[in-house]
Amino acid sequence: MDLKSSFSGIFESILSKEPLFKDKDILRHSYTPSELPHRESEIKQLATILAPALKGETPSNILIYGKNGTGKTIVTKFVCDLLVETLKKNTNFYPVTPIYLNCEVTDTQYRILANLAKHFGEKIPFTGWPTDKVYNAFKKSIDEENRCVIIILDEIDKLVSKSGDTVVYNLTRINSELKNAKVSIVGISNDLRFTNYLDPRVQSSLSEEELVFSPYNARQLEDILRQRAEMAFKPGVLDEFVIPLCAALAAREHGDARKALDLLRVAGEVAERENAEIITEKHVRRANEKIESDNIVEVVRTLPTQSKVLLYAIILLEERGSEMVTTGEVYDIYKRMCKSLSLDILTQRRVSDLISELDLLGIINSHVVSKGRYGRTKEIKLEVSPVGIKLVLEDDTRLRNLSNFKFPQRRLF
DNA sequence: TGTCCACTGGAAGGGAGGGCTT
DNA sequence: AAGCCCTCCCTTCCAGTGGACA
Repeated sequence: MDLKSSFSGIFESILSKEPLFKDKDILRHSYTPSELPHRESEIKQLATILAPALKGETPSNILIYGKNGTGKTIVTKFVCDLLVETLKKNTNFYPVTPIYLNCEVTDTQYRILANLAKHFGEKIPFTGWPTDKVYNAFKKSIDEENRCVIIILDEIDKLVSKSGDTVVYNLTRINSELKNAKVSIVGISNDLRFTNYLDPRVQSSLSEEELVFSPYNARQLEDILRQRAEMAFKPGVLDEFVIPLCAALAAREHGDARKALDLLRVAGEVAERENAEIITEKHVRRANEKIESDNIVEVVRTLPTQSKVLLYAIILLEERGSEMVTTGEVYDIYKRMCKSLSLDILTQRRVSDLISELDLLGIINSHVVSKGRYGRTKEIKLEVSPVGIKLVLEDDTRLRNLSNFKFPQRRLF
């Protein structure tokens, strides 16, 4: 029998399997449901603050705080959608234009202004213009009409930590330069302390109103999951313990609703792949492991080459039995590795920053310790299992030769 | 008590690479 | 083509530091 005929009908048989999902997209982050359980009071508060926009008044600027997956973004988008719908139904109201920007992606003054201006039809190159020119183009384009522009700066803390508060400062003061339009700002942050880094003037004008989103508890997460699961899955495919388990696991991670939804979705996918007819606790546990390892693998795979070499050096040092690895040791091995790969060698200062980045990504854990007479350094520890990560690193063609890297004979420490 | 180590981490600035304007 | 601008990645410089040791 030839190969092809042994696989004949493979697609038919895959597709003929009864799927467990009715609509998987309902479990994705991007989906905005028609109801947001346990966020009624936040919706009301935000709507109350933004409502004056419809009457042609400038709403107060708002800062929204809350950990990941507490519904900040979804509530803000939900309220803005409502605002726009209200506007469509009732033409007596003053026009309102909400603009959503994620500052993790749009993270410089230039890009923020260029993005805003593009919303009003301005053609702005992604680089090349002086920033004040972009600012003026934006100002001119919004001021052509009587309207209220609500600028939503999601992850505003990332913008401020990277590019300072100049854009925010300019945006909070733009109203005094506008004749027709009005601007108000909604800043969303998951770092409560980020206003400490702001100029006091920006701080006070940005946080005219503050909203804090507390984490969901396990019971609330269950409600959210039940609501979505009803729409996402076929009836009767969920074991009764699945939702409480997803909720409990996510509640442990500061009540992250996104995590809870991911768990449920991936558990469904795992079960489907196994041809199971019912999704059980076992699938949730497997989903939990899969999500964690997929995330790490993806992060490591997309690391710049230099960081990959650095990480490889840390792994080898740990494999050699060092409980704690220090910057100096890592830098020494890193230099040797770069030499053997004919890569440029970065300075220790730069490497120190790369180590901090790896820490931020959760791949390693580093903290500064003083060893007294023997100086101050970072102690570095891997946060992930070295075996899998090593394979991911060796998968990079530029690093492949490191698999037979020889440690220097001399003990380093 | 002072010294001194092995760094840390802030600041400033270089330069390459993207682009625009004149 | 020359002169700018913005961003990213990096180097150089250097003050600062916690705690072991003399």
